[in-house]
Amino acid sequence: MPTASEFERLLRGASLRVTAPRIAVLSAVHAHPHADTDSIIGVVRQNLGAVSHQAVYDVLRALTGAGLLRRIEPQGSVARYEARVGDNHHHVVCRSCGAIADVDCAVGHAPCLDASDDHGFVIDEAEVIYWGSCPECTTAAKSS
Amino acid sequence: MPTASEFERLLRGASLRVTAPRIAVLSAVHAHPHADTDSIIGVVRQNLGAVSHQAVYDVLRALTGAGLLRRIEPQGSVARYEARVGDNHHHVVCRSCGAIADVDCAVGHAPCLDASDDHGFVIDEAEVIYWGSCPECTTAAKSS
DNA sequence: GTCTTTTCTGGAATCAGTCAAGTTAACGAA
DNA sequence: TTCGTTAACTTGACTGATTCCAGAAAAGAC
Repeated sequence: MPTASEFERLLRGASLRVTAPRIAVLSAVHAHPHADTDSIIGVVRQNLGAVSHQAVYDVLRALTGAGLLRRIEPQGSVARYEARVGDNHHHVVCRSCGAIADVDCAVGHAPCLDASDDHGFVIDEAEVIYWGSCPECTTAAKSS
Repeated sequence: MPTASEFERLLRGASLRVTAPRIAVLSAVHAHPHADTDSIIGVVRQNLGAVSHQAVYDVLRALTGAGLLRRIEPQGSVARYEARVGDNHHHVVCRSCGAIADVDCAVGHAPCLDASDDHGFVIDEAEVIYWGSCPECTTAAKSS
């Protein structure tokens, strides 16, 4: 878990102004990977007191745009954010409880990036989502 | 493009009652792959006259649940539906205009299904979304 | 043809996310 | 240190996709 001054460096590195809400959001996402916007707002308010939800939405968008955060939104779920960026990893999503876990790229680098027929599209990223059942839900389903 | 009686067989095969809105929705999705709900409502109304949006939402959910349609929702886009099911193909999405095209599975069958570390998840499907730029947008970007 | 079950209608509600206008604060320059 | 510019934050209303609800209608079974 990086410190506040490390978050500050991250922000400056992205030519973003350093503000308390931004530090708090960065810190919240680092502490709670795959959290949705609402949870992030909750955590940020615990640390800073009153912060408008609008500010959090703005900050999330700014940080995502700057590449400091990554936004993921599996089907049927609201937007979630994580701080692991730049390493092209993927996600497993539990169909029954929605839990998300990280999965390192199976192929090692840019997986499956060669579409068999790309219809003339210039492809720059392949995003993989694995669907299945998390350990808890698998156990629960068996015992029922 | 299947005929109305073929759609009827499909519905009966899935033990679903045969109704005009269902045929119309099936037909609309076959005719307009990757269409969003609103467009589908539009097409259905062109064919049938007044149909409530609720009916279309219900039908789409019923057909998706029965496996006759597949629902896809890339980030930043509303839900879209397509009629190609059961062949595990993937999609390319244009970052600038949102266009979607089908891509056959590069690996031939269940691609990348072997996550390197699955965290105990039981994985049953791998969904791949390729991000890039469609031919039109690529050309437009170059000429500007 | 009658009965039961499923589907359709219309309207209202929900909820994540966005817009707009005004205020505040960060930060580079004087 | 102070000032001015400009990005960031606050407040509050709003949008738009989707869902919920209750009553009316239709489909399929007997």
